[in-house]
Amino acid sequence: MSEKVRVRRPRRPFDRQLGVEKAQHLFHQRGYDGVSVADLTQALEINPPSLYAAYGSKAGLFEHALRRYAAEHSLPVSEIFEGRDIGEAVTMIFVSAAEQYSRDAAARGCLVTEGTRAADPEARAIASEISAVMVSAIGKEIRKRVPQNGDAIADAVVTMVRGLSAAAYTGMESSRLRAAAEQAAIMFKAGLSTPIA
Amino acid sequence: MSEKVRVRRPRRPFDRQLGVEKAQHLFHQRGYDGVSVADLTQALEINPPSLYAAYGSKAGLFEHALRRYAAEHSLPVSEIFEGRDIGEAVTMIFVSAAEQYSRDAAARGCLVTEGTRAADPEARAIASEISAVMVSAIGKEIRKRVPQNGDAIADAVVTMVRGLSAAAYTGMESSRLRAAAEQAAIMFKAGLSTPIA
DNA sequence: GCGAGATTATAGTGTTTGCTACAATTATTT
DNA sequence: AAATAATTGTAGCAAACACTATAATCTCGC
Repeated sequence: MSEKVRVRRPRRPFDRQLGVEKAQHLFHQRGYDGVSVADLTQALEINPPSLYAAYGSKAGLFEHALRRYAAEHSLPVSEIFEGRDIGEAVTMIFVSAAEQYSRDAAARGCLVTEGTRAADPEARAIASEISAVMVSAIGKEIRKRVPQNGDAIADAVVTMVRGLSAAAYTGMESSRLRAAAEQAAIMFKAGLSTPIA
Repeated sequence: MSEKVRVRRPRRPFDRQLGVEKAQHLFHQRGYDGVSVADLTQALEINPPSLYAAYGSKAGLFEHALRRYAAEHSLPVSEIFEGRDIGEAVTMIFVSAAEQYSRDAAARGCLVTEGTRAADPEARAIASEISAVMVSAIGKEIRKRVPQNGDAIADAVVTMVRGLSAAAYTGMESSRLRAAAEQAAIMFKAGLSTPIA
């Protein structure tokens, strides 16, 4: 009954979940097109074959990173809308988005939203698919509460959130972005309580 | 005997302005990172040395294209604000942006705004510089008319415009984008006529 | 007509891209 | 322990990338 002694070998084990996490941060910092496979293998401290065996392709790893990001950072839409006035819910969406998109100065904007602008068609398609889930979730909640002009209002809200991601991405400071989000929320609240002909 | 006879095709003159125009359309359709020098030389029907002699680099040609686009498609901000109520001016900005960004289904969004998301740092810097001009123009007009919260309101308006560009870029249909813009305008108008504590 | 300079096309440069064949090594099953 | 399967590192693939050295050809002043 000799005890097995684990000897460190040149071959290190490779944690795939940790790899996704590191890739997520890299993609968030520089965008899909700004990160090369060489960058990824260096950051994960692995060689290309390991990356392809684990994730299939660069786009495959991107998908894993996007899903991880969505699971971790997505706004809890139904929670936000539950037990809240629409105006308050929209305010919370804007402010939460502004805060989250500018929290890390090195990884600005929404990874998913900005991912939909990738030059690579495959990456763009994956990001668009995941983005659509969030967009439709917000749309559904709004339409539920405002049967009138619900579509247009939902689109306006989502478009504003997209703008917040874009503004954050291009470097708007956190406090300023938050102020813009709060101001937009004031506008939307006013508009929501003023029915139009 | 077996000397290779070089056959040269007749030289055509090369219109640099027309080249910029063609490049502008290509960049607008596929983004800076989505267009290669090979794509450009093929579209302009020239060879690489001609491109570099005329524009310096790919980024140089991009700058020419951006300036041409800005000169051609920029919203006439001061005109829009002149002799118009702020609410009307903001409405016009949103609606004009929505219409322009979705007019050509193959070249969606604002070339300058989307250019600020390029993976290439040089291209991004140029686009950001040109973008800043428009942004500050809108900000100045708004601050002139709304001394109170002018900065935040201006940022909110610009952020909404950015969102419209992003929405158009990701494929939102023209009529739907316009409806979202009009709805947002209603929100902003209501907010502007509701003084805040 | 003729030389000079500008502008073209040919045909590359070296680098980087995403990705893989292969064999050595590890882990698991028989 | 032997066989099998999984996963690694080495090394390098072809293609695409932005870009350029060189020489042929044009235009133009004289």
